[in-house]
Amino acid sequence: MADPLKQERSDPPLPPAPKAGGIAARARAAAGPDYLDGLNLEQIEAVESLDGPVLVLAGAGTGKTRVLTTRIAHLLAAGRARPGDILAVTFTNKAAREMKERVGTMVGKAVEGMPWLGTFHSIGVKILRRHAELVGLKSDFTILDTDDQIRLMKQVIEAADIDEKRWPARVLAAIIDNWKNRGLSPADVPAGDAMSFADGRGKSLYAAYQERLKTLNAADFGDLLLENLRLFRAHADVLARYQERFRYMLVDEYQDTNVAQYLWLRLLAQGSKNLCVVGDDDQSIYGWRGAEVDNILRFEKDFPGAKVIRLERNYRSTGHILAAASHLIAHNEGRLGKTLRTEGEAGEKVTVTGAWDSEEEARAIGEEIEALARKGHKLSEIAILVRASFQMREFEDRFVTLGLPYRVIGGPRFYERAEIRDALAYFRCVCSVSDDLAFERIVNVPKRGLGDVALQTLHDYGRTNRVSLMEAARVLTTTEELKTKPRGALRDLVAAFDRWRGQLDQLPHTELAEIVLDESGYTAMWQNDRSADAAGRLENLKELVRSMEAFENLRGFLEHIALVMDVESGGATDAVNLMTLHAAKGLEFDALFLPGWEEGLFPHQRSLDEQGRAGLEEERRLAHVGLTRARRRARIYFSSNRRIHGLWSSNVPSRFLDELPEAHVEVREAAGGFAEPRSRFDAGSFSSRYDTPGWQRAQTRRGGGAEGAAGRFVRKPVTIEGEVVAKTGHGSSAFARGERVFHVKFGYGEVSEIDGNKLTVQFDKAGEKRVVASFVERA
DNA sequence: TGATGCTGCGTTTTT
DNA sequence: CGCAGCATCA
Repeated sequence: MADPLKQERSDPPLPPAPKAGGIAARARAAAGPDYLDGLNLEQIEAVESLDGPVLVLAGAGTGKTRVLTTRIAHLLAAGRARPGDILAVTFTNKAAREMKERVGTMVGKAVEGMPWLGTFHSIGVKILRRHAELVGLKSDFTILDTDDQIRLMKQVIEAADIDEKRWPARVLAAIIDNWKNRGLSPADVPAGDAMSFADGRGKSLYAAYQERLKTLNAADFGDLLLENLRLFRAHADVLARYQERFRYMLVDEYQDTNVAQYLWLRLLAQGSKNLCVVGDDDQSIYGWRGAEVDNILRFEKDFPGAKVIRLERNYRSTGHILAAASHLIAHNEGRLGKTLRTEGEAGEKVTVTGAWDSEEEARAIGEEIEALARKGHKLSEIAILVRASFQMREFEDRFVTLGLPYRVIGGPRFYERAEIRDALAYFRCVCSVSDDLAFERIVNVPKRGLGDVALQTLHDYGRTNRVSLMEAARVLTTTEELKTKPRGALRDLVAAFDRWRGQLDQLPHTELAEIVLDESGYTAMWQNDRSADAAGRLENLKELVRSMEAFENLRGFLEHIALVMDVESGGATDAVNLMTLHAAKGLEFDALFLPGWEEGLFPHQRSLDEQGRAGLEEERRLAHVGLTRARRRARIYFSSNRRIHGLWSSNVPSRFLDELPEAHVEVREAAGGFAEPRSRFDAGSFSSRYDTPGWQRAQTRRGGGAEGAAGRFVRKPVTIEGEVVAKTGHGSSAFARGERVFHVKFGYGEVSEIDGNKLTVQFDKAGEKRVVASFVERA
């Protein structure tokens, strides 16, 4: 390819430049283009500030995606740019997909997809494939997944004669990943860092690993960006062409960018300078995997003359929820600062409920969900967000018992399953004879009698003769080096691959895929497997082949898979959503349950130990992200007792609870009451912790028996900082239909329905409400 | 090569 | 406590 960029230059010519007076002015004069309808002033400003660097600080639920997509539509509609002139980067494929769709609906088929809208990685690959030879790769280089990466790392460590037991490959992989996130090539690794692995050999192992990647014609995820940096730095002409091409640049979730991504953007933005980044420093929750909040905090310094636009009007949550979230996050230092506001109703207060243990916590949440469901809430509009995935188990158990449909979001990924990776390895070998890692993976799967000895012989031959393993296998079937049995097996395998490769252009790729899986004996391997999950694996393989239909050929499919490790969720069923707080970012639900707000779990002890104040602040941002997922209801829980690693531990309510504003929070209590550390357990050195308001608050409500079986919701008066907010009830039987009652918040009313411990009351002023019996008293 | 038992570890995860 | 990964033995 003489000039890889040339072919794209066949875009239609730009329409004449708009006349002075500005697009915005003209647009408004003509009542404005309808894509601006319904945007608020700040949003419109963010859409129309096209020139120079722009930082859009978009708080949760302030219409961030809408601004981004409208801005793109505006660039196109106003004739500022052609689709190919715009670089729009996201982090996840999901975000890219959504943006593409939404731009599509706004601009219609005028945009035949935007070639440069995608994830950092997919755009990185696209650029890299065009100039691969300049960084020592061939344009058809393979992209390694984490699994390949670690296996390769193992080889490198063993080759360096280092004890892999003491210095595990996955640890080195993590370290190298980290360096790559920071934009560091082997030569750039600072001396201090290099000491961190195998007595200071980390740096040279990194270099060796990179060398192996080059001989394999492969790149790992980190390389996709790092090699771009190398390319741009070493070849000013190439960089200049992209700077010229990307006349407008947009970045989503800027607070999640790592150093390498920041450097990449900075190089590209030196051209047009029209870089618009959108993000929220209060939602930065990925510091532990290389994200630098600093990137967003420093934006104005990095890009002089940057315009900063704050989106502070929240369209998602009710007043109480928003106030709670804002008050909480205000405890962080080192933030750019935003004040979220809403013009919607105050809604229900955020509730905080204490439970005796995690089982009771799950039971209470299960009951509340059932109650919501009875009231006609859609289950898919309800979510439970946990800090750590082990918390999910309790809920799953409970929901199974209740027969309540649920789905886990996040979980183990489809493409990470062993059977899928095996199948993909077969396909990779068909497409590329030189994909050694793939070949290695499946050479003896299913078992073909090829053991360590045969594999070692292959490796040795391949290395000394500088040929791929497949080629080595081909040669070694004609020599005496291997025993007859493995030799025959290899001959069959190589012949099979030759045959399949010959069919690559003859047969539809889905058909070929089935043939490969059948003839290789892979399908049969699982059919003969009597273990419980074999059937599921076969089903997954079918699903894999089915998902290939959407692609033109095997190669296109593999490229997609390498970059897109997630699979479209079919989630059409109505089910409660269960996920981690991290997985919830970007989502929203009507009703939200937030269990496990205890010191040690949330904020997580490890975060505190390892990152100190920065760790605490990230945990707090996580709490903020959690709360702001809720549209109408947010219910927080904590358990006094929880079993962690098989041991029971009693816990103190999270400090985050103390950081919630009283006026927007209602404190409740589930069955069973509270741990009593001083008598039941030895509080010991923890006693200083009990000085917190949260603890004192808890103390006032302490009491009630353990295990909470029979006497549910029997309680002492509930107080917040001395103020009585609920009176002791006499249990569910205390009220009768038609009885007049009084509630501190809703005033006087009449009981119309009794459902166990919950009453439906027609309040004189507040209308119909469902309340817990113990929160009302006889009028 | 497969099965069994032992040790160690246990937050969050995209590409 | 429960699981994954590894080592050892048959």
